[in-house]
Amino acid sequence: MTVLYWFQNDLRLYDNPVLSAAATVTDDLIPVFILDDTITRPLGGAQRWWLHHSLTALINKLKKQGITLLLRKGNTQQILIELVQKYNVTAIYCHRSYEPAMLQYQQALQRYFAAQEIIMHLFKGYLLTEPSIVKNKSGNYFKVFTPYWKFVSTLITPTQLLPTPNKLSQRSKIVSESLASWQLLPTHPDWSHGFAIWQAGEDAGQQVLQHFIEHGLQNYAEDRDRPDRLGTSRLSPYLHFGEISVRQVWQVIKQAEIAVPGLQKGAQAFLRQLIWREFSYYLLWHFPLFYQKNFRAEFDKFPWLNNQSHLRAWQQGLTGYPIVDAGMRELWATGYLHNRVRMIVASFLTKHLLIHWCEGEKWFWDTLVDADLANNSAGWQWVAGSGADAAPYFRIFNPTLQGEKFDPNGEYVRKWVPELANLPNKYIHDPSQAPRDILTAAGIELGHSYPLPIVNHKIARETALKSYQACRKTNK
DNA sequence: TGAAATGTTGGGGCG
DNA sequence: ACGCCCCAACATTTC
Repeated sequence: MTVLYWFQNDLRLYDNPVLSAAATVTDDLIPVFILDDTITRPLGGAQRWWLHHSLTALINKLKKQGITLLLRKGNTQQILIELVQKYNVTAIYCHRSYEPAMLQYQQALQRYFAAQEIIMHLFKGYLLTEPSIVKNKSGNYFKVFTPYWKFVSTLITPTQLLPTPNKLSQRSKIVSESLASWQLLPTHPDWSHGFAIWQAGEDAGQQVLQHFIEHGLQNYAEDRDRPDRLGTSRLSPYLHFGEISVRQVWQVIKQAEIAVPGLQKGAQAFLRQLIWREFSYYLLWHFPLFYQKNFRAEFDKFPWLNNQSHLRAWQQGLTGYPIVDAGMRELWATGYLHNRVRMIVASFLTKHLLIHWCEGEKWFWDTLVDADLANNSAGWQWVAGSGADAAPYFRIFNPTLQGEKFDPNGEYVRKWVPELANLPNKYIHDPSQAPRDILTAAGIELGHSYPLPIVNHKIARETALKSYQACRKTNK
């Protein structure tokens, strides 16, 4: 019998329970990946780049076992029906999605095929916990992170990680589209040369995890806030595309925590971040329009501004606030942005420029290699103040102070805003306060070689606080 | 996973 | 010696 394995955001062979299950029931496995931009949001540009390289890695890995990955572009349902008929498929295996629209689509397919006596297996595995079963004591779903984290971390029990199946077998003759024909890589212009810091695919993901445990975990609790250091795990794109199993990440970090004294603090801080990912999906599950609708309805009244030139200055890293500009340029160049700086630039867009968080969310969606519907929405709503357990609206980052605190020597700014490189530390996070002779000595002419601040911090802060009054609940 | 405004305290300069 | 004031340095409150 022939079995279809439908690859989605699970582009790996190791610890892939669904693939392992499929492999045990068939000697004719057809792995398929379908590029379909109609079910959920179309992929952003950075994600398309990543996907190209991830699929390349997967294709090569499967090829070593004599397996061809079948690539198709178009309407998923039509393609699956066509493949089922063409190859006389008896069962379909795939991971269950936790994006509401995609899950509905999968379940509709499952019913369709069931009517034709073809079983479509939808396995869990993308998350550590099932969003539908996690409830607080009063039977409602959690809306505050800390109690969620406390509860959920007790639910996760270790399981045996599954080895890479090494006896995959394929008898059918596969006709696939070529990956190149999908044109996932940018050509004119090719903006991707800064993406060379990344290596997609599950082997690279394993190396990144290993490297993080050996070098990053110990000081993670402090260094994860330091954009001038390589303190974060950088696992997010691998987790998003399922190139690494979240179950593996959780267990390996847990093991390291127990085995090595001194890792507990770092390990706990990191596991907490993994649970933020769970929490994001959990919220999306219970609030399916999370990515476009304020979680807290009172924010529907917020008087957002629609200033296109401000939006463009933010996107291009030309706001006149060095830490913001450094972040936006890092994002554009590498498809990545340090988490602390994500918060700073997001706070700046929503609170200094008063631009709707959806604009920022869309920009991140297009530019991040780890763009993820649940995490991206949750992060933006958290910063904007409209989300669940969000930062209070009055928490407005002072970009200068944030820079001084988390990039104390200005190394991060100098890397990404080279025109400021010769400024002394004292002014690196606030060039507009530097005396004229110091600016001249550093080769800077504000307004020309580097912009003046597009808004004044003090005034912007006061305006934001006033604007937020509009969406405070009326009956206090 | 703030920052600014406001309040309090205590050491030291000074008349 | 004493009180007064100044003002860091912290602490608390407020947005």
